Formats: sequence, C-alpha cells, structure tokens
Amino acid sequence: MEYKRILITAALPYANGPVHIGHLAGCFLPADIYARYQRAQKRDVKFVCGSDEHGVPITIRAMKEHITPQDVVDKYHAIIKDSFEQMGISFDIYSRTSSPTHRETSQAFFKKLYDDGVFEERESDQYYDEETNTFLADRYIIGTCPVCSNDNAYGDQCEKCGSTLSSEQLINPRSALSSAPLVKRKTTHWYFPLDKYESWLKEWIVDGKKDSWKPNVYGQCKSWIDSGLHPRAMTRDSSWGVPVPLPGADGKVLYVWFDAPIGYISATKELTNQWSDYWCQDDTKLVHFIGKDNIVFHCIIFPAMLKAHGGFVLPDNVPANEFLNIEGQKVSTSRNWAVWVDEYVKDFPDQQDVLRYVLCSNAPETKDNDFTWKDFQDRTNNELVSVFGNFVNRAFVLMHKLCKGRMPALHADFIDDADRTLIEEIKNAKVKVETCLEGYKFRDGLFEVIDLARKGNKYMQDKQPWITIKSLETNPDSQKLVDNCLHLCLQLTANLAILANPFLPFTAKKMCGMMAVVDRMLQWENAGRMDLLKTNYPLKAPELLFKKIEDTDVAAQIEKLQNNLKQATVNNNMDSNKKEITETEAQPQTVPIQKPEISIDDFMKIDLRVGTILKAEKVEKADKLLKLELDMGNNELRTVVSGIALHFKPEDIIGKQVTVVANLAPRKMKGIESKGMILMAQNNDGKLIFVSPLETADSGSEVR
RNA sequence: GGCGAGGUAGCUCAGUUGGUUAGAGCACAGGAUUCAUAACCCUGAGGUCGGGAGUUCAAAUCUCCUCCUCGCUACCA
Repeated sequence: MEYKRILITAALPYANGPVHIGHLAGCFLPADIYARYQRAQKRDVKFVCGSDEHGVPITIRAMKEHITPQDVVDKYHAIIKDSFEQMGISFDIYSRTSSPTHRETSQAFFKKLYDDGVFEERESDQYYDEETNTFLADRYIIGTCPVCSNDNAYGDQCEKCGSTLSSEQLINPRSALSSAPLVKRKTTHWYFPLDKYESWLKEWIVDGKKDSWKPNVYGQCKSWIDSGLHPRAMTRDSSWGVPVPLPGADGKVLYVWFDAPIGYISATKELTNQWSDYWCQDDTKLVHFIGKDNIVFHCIIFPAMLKAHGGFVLPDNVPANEFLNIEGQKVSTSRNWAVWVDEYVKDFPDQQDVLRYVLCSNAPETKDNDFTWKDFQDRTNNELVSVFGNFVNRAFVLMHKLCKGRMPALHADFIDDADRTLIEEIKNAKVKVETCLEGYKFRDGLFEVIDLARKGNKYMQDKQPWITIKSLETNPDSQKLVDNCLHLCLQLTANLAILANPFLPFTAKKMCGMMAVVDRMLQWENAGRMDLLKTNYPLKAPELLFKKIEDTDVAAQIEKLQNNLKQATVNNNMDSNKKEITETEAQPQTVPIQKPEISIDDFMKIDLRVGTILKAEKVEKADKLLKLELDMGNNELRTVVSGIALHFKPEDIIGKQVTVVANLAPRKMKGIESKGMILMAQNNDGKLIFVSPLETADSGSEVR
C-alpha cells in the first residue's frame, strides 16, 4: 500500500523522573532516526510524543515532597523535554497528558465507548483508606511482601524481589497515603471487554503481522492472545487524572493506560488542525516506537480501543526494542544505576552525536544489550572517529594542500576502474541504508554509513594522492589524477553527510558548514549523486567532527555510577530531589504497622500445635510450594502445602518440628488440599526460619 | 510449571525454501604507510554455531529432548 502520511509516535515518558540512555536507545533514538529519514525523503511526517503525567507514582511523589502532582509533572516535564531537545530528538510536538486538549480528547473517547455500550460496569470490593477517604489502587497499597519480606512492597509488585503480587497477598496492607490500615468497600468501575476482541486481534496480529512485526513483538502478542484475554478496568478511584466524564462518577479517573496512548492523538491535535488526516485516513502509516515493556498496551489494548471506537487507523508496525543494561546490570532508578541524559549532556558537551552513534550501533534491537563506558569509548574512538571523522578530515586537509582550497574538477578522460567502483559503491550505499531504515534495522543502517566511509579510506589509500603529486614535474597529468581522487572523496563526503544525517544530525549540519552548502542538500534524493559539490567552489577549513573519548572520561563515568549506587543505598529515603529514589524504596523504613488489638477470645480461636515433618516433597509444576506430611499426634497425619520451596530443600527439613495453625480452613493449592499453615519467622533479608519448640516436644502439643 | 524471545569468534552482531573450507565490525598479532584525530591500508590468528539424539547424500538452518539468560504468567493462608 502506498502511504500518503507517516505518523510516528514514541512512548510517552513518565513524568516522574528524568530520562536515561536506556529510554533513548529503546525508542526515542530509533523513532527520531526514522522520522528524520522520512522527512529527508520529503514524506509527510508527523512525529509526536509527550509526557505521561497521570498515575499513582506521581501522586505519591507529590505527597512525599509536599507539593502538588502538577508541580511534580511540571518539573520533570521540563527536564525531559530539555533532554530531548539537547539530544536532537526532533519531535514535531512534545506535549503532555495534563493539557486541556488531552482531557477533552480522552474524555470524548471514553464517552463514545460508553455511549456505544462497549464497557461493562462492575462493582467490586476495593481497599479503602478511611483517613484520606479514598479508594486505593494496588499501587497505593503498601505492605510486607510475602515472598521476601520487603516491608515496602506495592500492591501489584514487590520491586525488591520482583514478585508479581496482588494487594490481597500483602501482609499488613496499609495506605501509601496515610499509612492507615485499610478496610474494604464497594466501588464501581468500567471494564473494557478485551475478550470480545480476541478473535479480531487474532486475525489482525496472529494472522496478519507474522512476517512484518519483529519476532519479540509478535511472539509476545501471540502469547497474550493465545492465553485468553480478559476484561480490564479502564477507570480508577483517584483524584489525579482525567475525570471520568459520567454523572455520579466523582472521584473516578481514567486508567493511565487508557488515557496515555490517547495522548498521541491529543498531541497531534495540538500540532495541527489536520490531525484527523493522520489518525483517520487509511493511507496513513502509523508506527509506534516503544520499549518491550509496552508491547501489550500498544499492540493489544490500544488497538482494541481504537477498533471499538471506530474511525481510527491501526498501527502498521510497532518496532519495540528490548532493554539496555548498564555495565552488566539492569537499569534501576531506585539504585540509581543509570546514565541520565541530562547529566550526559553536561558531562559531554557538544557530543550528542557520539552518544547517538553508540546507542544506535549497540541498540537492543533483538535482545537485551549491555552498555559499558569502555564500549562507548571503543566504538567512538575506533569507528566513529577513526573511520568516519578521519576520512572527512583527511579529504579536506588534502584538498587544501593539493587543490588550493577549492573543489577540484573531475577530468573525464582520467577516470579509471577504481573511480568507477567507488561511484558505484556510493550509489549502492544509498540503497542499502534506505532498505535498512525502511525495515527498522537502524543498527545495520548505521553500519552501512560507516562502511561507506571505510571504503573512502581504502580508495584514498590505494590512490595515494600525496605520492602522486610528487611526480608533478615528471608527469604533468599528476595534478589531474590528484584532482579526480579528491573530487570523488569530497563528493563521497557530501554523500556521507546525507546518509549520516538521520543518525548524526549535528554532524551532518557541521559537514554542510564545512562544505559551504545549504542544509537542503541533505535531502535523501540527493544521495548517490556525484555532483553535490560544484567544481572550483571554495570549501571551508576542516574542522574535527568528533573528539576522542579519553580514558579519564571513562574512569570518571564508571566512578560516578559506583558512587551513585553507594549513595542511593545509603540515603535512599532522605533526599527528595530526583533519581536517587523511586516511589517504592523512597518510603521511609517504617516499623511494620501493628495489627489492631484483639481480645484473648480472638486469640483463643486459633488452634496452634506442634507438628513434626515426616515427609516433604516438591509440588509438581510449582516453584514455591512444598507438600509436607505432618505428624500431629494421636496418630493423626496431615498434609500441609507451604510456599517455602525456594528456601528449603525437602530432605533438609524432615524431622523438624514446626508450629501449625491447626484449625485453619482447608485450601486447595495446585490440586492438593492443605489443612493448616505452618508458622515461619522472616528475616529482613527475606530468609525464612522455622518457629519450632527449642526442645523436642510431643507431636500435637498445644501452643498457647 | 506454562508461554514468548534469545544462546554463532574475546566483544557486538549477520547468516530463512538445509548444500562447497560458517561471515562482518571492534579488540588482538604481524606487515606496509605517513595525507590524516599514533589515524588509515594489507595480512593473519581465533568458532566441535549452548549440549545431546534423530531425519538427510548434506543441518547453525528441520524434528525431539536438555541446559543457561531475559520477559510475561501461575502456585505462597
């Protein structure tokens, strides 16, 4: 299909902190390269993005810093926006989801679905904080992680041990807002029936995108669809967000993942009155650039929303990248293990293209990749500087020395095979880079650019104009041979500027300055041409395109990382400034909340007994479960299933005495009925310790 | 446990209807050169293609089993 317009989106960064180079490599840089390339092709491109400013973590941060959520997002929106500008990420608009346009757009979107009867209304029990009079989403609920005993686990996930949780599983759930214990109340929400779109999604993605989407994206989608989709709540009880536009829906807002992708639409609206051409015409090519954590939302949920609404184009492709690790470890904002873009720009002024180069050439396109400062140095010094920068520099220096600072002529009767080959290579390079970029293979595309410079170096080496010129007195044609060589090298340089422009825009601009040509030369159609620089045209003095990265720079950055890490672990909860903390670990280390007082009668309801482990075995198909057989005295044997398999080997615990809650209602786990629960103490490091009698007691003795 | 994505030279990656001695860049070694940011150019060494079995005249490529990494997901009363 011939597309008339290309609409490019990059994942909305969350305005709860600055952006790091993982974000850049994951989606913003590839999106920018793609956008710049398409613009150079003179295609009708809109490249939109903005800050995602709603959601729970922002409200929590606001409370901790005693400012409003709006203050939080204003601060980070500014930092993020500036980082992008500094790095040359060329959005046509960088908007934000707290804008009035976005509120209207997302509300209208919701209302349309509501009016069409798309949503299912459901009542459910939710945790309620009576102190602040608010319902709490899972993220608002903090408690002790049942897996690792981290005291500040979220209701949806423990970021310390990575376990996926539900708020029901937390021990001592409390409010993140007030630290108050929670009660349950009924609340109503609107669910989007994803299940009803299952067959459509199957057809659209599983059947339709098999060959065009990247394997990681396609596989993830297929996995979701095949395992069955379920209705998903599209509203939340909160005061921060886009209010649900229905009467009686006070205190309810749109779920961030409902409103955020609509932010792409709102941003386009703010950009142009013709926004609907880009969103509602079939001949628009919509491309979402995201990281792999966003695949499900962009490939399944948002398209289903668009489909339900009707009238919108669907993404043609969603080229998601994997994650970028730093020095062998996963990026962690809480541990401050990251390279922040705003700091890079300060530490390496005027070296944006160097970072762009390294991040693109080592982009996590097919799997998680590792960023190391040593690699940053190697790639910069040995490829970008030595091959690309050096070629341009030597071509210019030689031209000034041997051709008097003017573009030498090409003498047709002296053209040889080597010249013709080089010309051919230049034309091929255009096609190669183009093919890579159209197919979202940015790493390969950049390699082709460097490779062309490499061919230039070889050509020059073979021609040796600095030798040829020495025979000027004996061979009057020498000057013409030198002219031809440098003519071609300089035309090659102009071509390099065009091909490098999407990747290294600052450098391309600098090269235009050196060649004394207007930026318009960088249009893609000019690539492959051998008449970009006019004969006898005076060229400027050469200017080094890149600086080498020194060992000291590398050492300083590594030390900075280590220091950040140390500092983050030490004062994780003090500084309210920026990235040292995240929402989770920023919670002050409070003493676990005491449970409410109970009477002796309450306690007496619990039948605690000593049991002796006779048998222990792993439960099939479960990582964490052990099936225990306990001697409870009086010849009673009991089966208890316990989630301790990660901590103990079955053979090591046989014969141990444990305390058992003997009158707990039975519960089936993995098909095995568990009659009772064994008590464990849990250390701060998550280690489990049996609560057993110090001396051997009779099996079945009562604990009181 | 289920599902998905990866596992190819020291490092980063190519390698789709199975077919000659498995490729590239960087790093490394040797050589050549001096126009150039000690850059460039040439040559070389380096891999039992995670492991095992099978299909085939032929397997990195197909099938089955298995191990490791990452992600999603289930089990924790």
